[in-house]
Amino acid sequence: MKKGPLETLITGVDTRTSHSQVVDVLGRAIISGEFPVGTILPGDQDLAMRFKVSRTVLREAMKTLAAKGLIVPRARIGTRVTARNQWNLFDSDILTWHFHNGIDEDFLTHISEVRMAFEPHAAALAAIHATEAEISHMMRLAVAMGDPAHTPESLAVADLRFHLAVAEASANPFMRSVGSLIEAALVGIFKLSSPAADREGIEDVSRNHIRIVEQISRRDEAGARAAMEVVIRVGRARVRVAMDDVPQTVAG
Amino acid sequence: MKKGPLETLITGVDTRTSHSQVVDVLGRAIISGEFPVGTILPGDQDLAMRFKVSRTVLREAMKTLAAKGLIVPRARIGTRVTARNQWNLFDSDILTWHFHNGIDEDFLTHISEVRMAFEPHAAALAAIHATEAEISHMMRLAVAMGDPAHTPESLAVADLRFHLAVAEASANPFMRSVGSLIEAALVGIFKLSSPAADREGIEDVSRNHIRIVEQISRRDEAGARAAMEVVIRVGRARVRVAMDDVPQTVAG
DNA sequence: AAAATCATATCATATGACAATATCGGTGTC
DNA sequence: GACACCGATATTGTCATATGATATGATTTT
Repeated sequence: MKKGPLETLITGVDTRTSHSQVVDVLGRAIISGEFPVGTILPGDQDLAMRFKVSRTVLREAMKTLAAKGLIVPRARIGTRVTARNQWNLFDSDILTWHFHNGIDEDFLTHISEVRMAFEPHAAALAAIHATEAEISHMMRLAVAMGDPAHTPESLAVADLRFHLAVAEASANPFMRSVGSLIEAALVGIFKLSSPAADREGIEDVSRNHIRIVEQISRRDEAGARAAMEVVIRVGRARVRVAMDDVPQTVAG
Repeated sequence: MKKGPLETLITGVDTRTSHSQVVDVLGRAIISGEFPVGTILPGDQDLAMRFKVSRTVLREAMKTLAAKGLIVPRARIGTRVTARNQWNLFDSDILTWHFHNGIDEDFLTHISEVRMAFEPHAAALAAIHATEAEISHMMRLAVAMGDPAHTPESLAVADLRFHLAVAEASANPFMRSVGSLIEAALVGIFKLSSPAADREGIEDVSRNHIRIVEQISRRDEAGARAAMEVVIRVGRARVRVAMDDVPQTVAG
């Protein structure tokens, strides 16, 4: 099973193959602006030497980045860093790399906006399409979030599982594809402040999530949408407060 | 400038490099289920021979597909086709490949649902953040859609430009990333039936789009959201009608 | 001055070899 | 007979080198 940004950030970066290492370093360098948008990055030979890998490996890494829309190669010209609006921001790796520079409030705000657009809709669709099995599964996950023994990490994971389950229950494959975005948001929230800090916070979170399942179970589209909106709004508010406390960006 | 699915589908597939050809054929084969999910696809050597390319090129193509989440390689095991819910459906290529098998009503319905979740929100954000320059730009694009000389192709392109401009004006980079999705939707609609067929249709479309800009210009979030919802609903209805006329899938 | 040509730098492709890794099957022991 | 160990083996991962394709910019020609 592939590790998402959440597990990856917590357990440490995956450094199995030299290919993935190069991809990682180059990707982060581009995202961070070390290689600014529009510029040509060093040639194959040069980069291969810098990373101490063969040109083969370097080129495969470039193809990986190109596939995500970060760079575009042209013969004789070189390989250019593409404009930001061409990057596939829903790519799990790209999201992860964004957080390696530090946590940017604007970025988290943008993610919250997207979640606000997406997840209430997904909840409404789930109210239409969810099977009974899916509903009881979601309910179990929502209840599990209330376990007072949760650490910030385990709560974040439980949170993620729930939201992915809702996306799955919406029966729309695109909703599930937003999963990596949800992960990124939870990573950000998790690193800033966790409701697992106090028992009350945990109970609140769990209750709010249970409410979503109840609405879905009643097949109440509008109710499910509203309940989901509450959850996202709370998460966003938590980010805001935390950012005010720590106006500096937090190192990744 | 990179060609999106719309131009690509209209002008013909891009077959510059042998790399992109291999990526294209393999990608389509995977999406279409020719290589079913969960199965191991043939080894490097084998595939390289089939495509009559070197192993270098084949492997770079594999890295491209892996970067999009379609496959995952494991030493000694082989390269496995990943589960559908791990594919990055917002990737422009993956969307394009979906339409090469034929137009699937469910798929278009899912895209419409996502647009319905996304674009009204983007319009509302644009009502907050759009600059005067962006507003007049959007207005020009909306008006340009009313040109009675439009062919189905040119109308689809104008349509796309408008929706991308709105996404851009939302000042949220994620909204812009949904551009490839919008393209895919327009390709689908365009291939089924075009409002450019009659002058009335063109005027209708243009008027509806102008209304969006008017609401944005008035900084009316709710109004902009509602106006955008109308446009998407109309597009979806057109798909439904066309699908009823032609219940068979249409060859890509 | 404009157009055609050529040199050159960079990416694209090919080939052959070796290394790393994980399965599978055989071997031996209990 | 069951289980643990271990090596043969197949597949991806990495490397080094050579050649082709392509687009730029300087050079030459008209």
